[in-house]
Amino acid sequence: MRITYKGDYALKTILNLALNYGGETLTIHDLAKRSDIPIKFLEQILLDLKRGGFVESRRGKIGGYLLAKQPSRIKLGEVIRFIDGPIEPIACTDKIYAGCKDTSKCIFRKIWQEIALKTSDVIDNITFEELASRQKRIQESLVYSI
Amino acid sequence: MRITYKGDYALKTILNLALNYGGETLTIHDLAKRSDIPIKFLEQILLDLKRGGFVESRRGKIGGYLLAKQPSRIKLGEVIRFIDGPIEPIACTDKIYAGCKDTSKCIFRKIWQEIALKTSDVIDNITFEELASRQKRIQESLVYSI
DNA sequence: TTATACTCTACCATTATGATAGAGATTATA
DNA sequence: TATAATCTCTATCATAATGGTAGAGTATAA
Repeated sequence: MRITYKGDYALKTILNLALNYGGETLTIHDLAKRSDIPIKFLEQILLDLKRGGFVESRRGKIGGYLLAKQPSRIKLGEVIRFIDGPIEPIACTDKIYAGCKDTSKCIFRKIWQEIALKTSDVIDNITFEELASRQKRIQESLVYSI
Repeated sequence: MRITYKGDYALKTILNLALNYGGETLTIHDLAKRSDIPIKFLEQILLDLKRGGFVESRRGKIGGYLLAKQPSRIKLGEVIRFIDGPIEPIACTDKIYAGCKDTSKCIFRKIWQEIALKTSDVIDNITFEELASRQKRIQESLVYSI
């Protein structure tokens, strides 16, 4: 698995929308500024996330973006897979990957599968509700420590 | 982490050399044929592996490659890191990665670290001795099952 | 001397990545 | 109804990584 900038931007944006859940919509401009993302790049990412069913949009003046589901219904892994593809370290099993003609003989394959499983354990067992909660706690602790 | 073709080729080659450990050298040509690797590409990979201290070479007629250490002294993770770089899913902590200016505030960072740790658990606790042994067992079981 | 290897550097094609550009569609509100 | 603020869509582009090819050079056993 490799998280690209696009994936990183998507995750940060969903997190911002989760932190704002229940409030007003956030504009692309606002979201871009909050996470320091090139605005035209974020436009495309948000359109992707919309097609993926993660966010909704409101057009026109007073428009903007909001989550399409509750933060508790969005798993980290879902977003990662949607934006950056499968989490396997190598696509042995993909038909695209010609390197392994006989996967049954490949001793490395079990290793990659084990890694994929452990990675899934992490990213498929945490939602954006939990992530938002963690984020709030960090921000509060920073405020108090000043 | 992403295993590239180059990494995949390197691992298969080291495995072949491990299976052959103690025997005669294997030529690039032979190694390429065994794992179906473009020969000129494998030449470069073997030179890399040599610089990395994983293999040794003998030049001239009757030349070829052999492991520079015992298979039990070569960890899977070492080769992966040497050829394909760090195993982290995203290089938050790298100075190259500008996306996270304040990593102390980033809740995703801990996730990536957890994944990296679990991945290390897998690849740094298995040597090519064990991998070669597994490979032998698979080949034997296939022979008997025919 | 020669055939068979490894060595080294350069080059190249394709794709993924990380954007940028600009025209268009929608909607609240003055 | 005009207009400003917003999202929408398609095209384009620069750079780097990846996967691979080419060819001349060096070493050595027989």
